[in-house]
Amino acid sequence: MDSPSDRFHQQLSQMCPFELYRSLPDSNPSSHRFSPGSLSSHPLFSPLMHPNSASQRWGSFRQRQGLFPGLLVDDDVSEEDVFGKREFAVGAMGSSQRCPGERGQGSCPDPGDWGQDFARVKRLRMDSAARSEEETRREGKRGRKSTASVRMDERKAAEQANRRESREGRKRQRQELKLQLEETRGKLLELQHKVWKVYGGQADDEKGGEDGPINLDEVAEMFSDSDDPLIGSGFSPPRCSSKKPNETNGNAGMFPETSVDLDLELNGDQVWLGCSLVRGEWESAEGGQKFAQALKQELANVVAQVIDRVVRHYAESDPSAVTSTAVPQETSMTLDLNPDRRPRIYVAEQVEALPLITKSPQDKRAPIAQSVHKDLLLPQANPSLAPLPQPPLPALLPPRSKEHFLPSYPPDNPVPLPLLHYTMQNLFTRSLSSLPLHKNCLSESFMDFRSHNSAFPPLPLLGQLDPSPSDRAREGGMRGGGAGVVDGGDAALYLAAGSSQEGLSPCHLKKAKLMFFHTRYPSSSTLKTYFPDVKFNRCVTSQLIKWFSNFREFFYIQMERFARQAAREGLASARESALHLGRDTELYRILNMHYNKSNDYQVSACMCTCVKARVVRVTSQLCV
DNA sequence: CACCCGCCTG
DNA sequence: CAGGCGGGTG
Repeated sequence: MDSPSDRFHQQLSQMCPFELYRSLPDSNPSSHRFSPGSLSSHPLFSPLMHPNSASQRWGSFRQRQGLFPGLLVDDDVSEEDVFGKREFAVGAMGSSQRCPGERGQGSCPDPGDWGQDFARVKRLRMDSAARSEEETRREGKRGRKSTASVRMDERKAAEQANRRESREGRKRQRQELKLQLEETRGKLLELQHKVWKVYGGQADDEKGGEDGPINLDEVAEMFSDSDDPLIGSGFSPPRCSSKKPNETNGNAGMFPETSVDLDLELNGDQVWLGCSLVRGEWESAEGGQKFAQALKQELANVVAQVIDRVVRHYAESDPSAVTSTAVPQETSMTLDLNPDRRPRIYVAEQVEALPLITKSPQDKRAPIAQSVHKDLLLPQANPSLAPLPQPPLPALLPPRSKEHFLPSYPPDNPVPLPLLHYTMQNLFTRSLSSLPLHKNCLSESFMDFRSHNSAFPPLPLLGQLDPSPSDRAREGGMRGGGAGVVDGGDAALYLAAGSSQEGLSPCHLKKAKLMFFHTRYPSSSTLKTYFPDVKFNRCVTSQLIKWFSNFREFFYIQMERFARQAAREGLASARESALHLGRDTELYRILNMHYNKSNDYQVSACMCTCVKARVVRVTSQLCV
């Protein structure tokens, strides 16, 4: 989905939060190809489909082939339209440098709002806690008072009145607390909604209008592959609000744990908010206290969980935001006590990705202070590598100004804080590190994507990771490439952190294929950024470029093939809604086979939508 | 001249 | 996927 995953260029984005959505106006492919600055401007979405400089080349490609003569400009414009405006409701046409941030007006909560929301919720939490404490103290006083009243008959009447009063007071307080809880719940839902809106909403909205042939079932199927919508497509709306209480015991949804609580209703004799009190029981004075306690606890828990989750999700999109705060780590340690709640994807990632980062299991929950030691394990601390720019110490929840991207991590496997420095590229790395072959192929230097400029594929586009055991087994047999290609499996063994390998491994080929879904025409600097573990020379660069040339060729050929077929079938004039591009289609199969052979990624719906949009256009052009 | 591209071929 | 080729560009 559209996630903020493409916000990588800090400075640009600080000036204009959605700068990254700006399409490249560059009309000079070669000038841009080697311009590092251009990397930051790549649109977030659909690397595969998006007309970064590729459009022109695609046009030239077609022109040379004589496939679609005279359609170059048109293609670019329309593609811009499709992927710039339709997909993101933005799109800088031509050289207009309009700040795409405009798009965020109204639909995208301002970072400031976020801070305010968090502050409000935090305040509510503190208020409720303080209130409950106060109430507890009062209750205690009352208790003492009532025992005294037993001894003093003359004060009985007054005491009874007092008790009535206090009962009413308790009632009032209960009401207040209830109201507060309701308010908080509303706030939480609002927060959830905002989270969803920010990280999944826009594309989802557009998807609704765009989907057409990618019917709901299909989309649902695609989504269903993801346990965590943020990890996966990111499109899924928060499910907790629509789930029934008895369905919320799983870990699905954006706020799995939260949803459990939030969906429990205040009705009937149901256990209320898990405090083991049923209605009526807490009507008594003792129950009231119990209720107040439970309410306090529950309220605090719910709020804490939601806040933590929001923070975590926030952190996932903005690692620098929490680099100096203990929030994610702390919450991970305090809240995620049940490992079973971890989504499946986390399990896969934990065994695959984390060992590369944290070598000792007990370190996973190490206090912050210990994270210093982990620096040694991080590329950042590698003396042979350029130091990672340290972001300024942010406030607890700074405005969404930093454009790094944090690899999401298992909730109960907090990453060491230095890892939070990882940028967007780390997301990609994380994805790759979950590939079956990463264990052998990803050195630490390999994971060191620290360039803040380069545009890495948005994870959501790549879709849901779902490496299967069979894939891993299969991966072992990946054949080696040409002359400069060394065996990927062994290569990493000789790759000390910070060292570069001379040749390109099958891992690099695979990575390049995935990379192709983001950049069809990578510049040499991009390549260097993407392959930090490769010692670049003329030969290696040429080979990589050749790879991409081959990728393009194959991709365009398939595109054209599919488009021609569709045209033959009379779909040319038909609206795009008539064009079906699901997982069962040939194009999908072929492309997936070629670029995602081991199904390292579940192709997200947006990918299909993007491909479809392009095919539709090509098809219609074919039939003109 | 170096570099990259698309295209063709194997 | 690589090699070779011709072409374009700076």
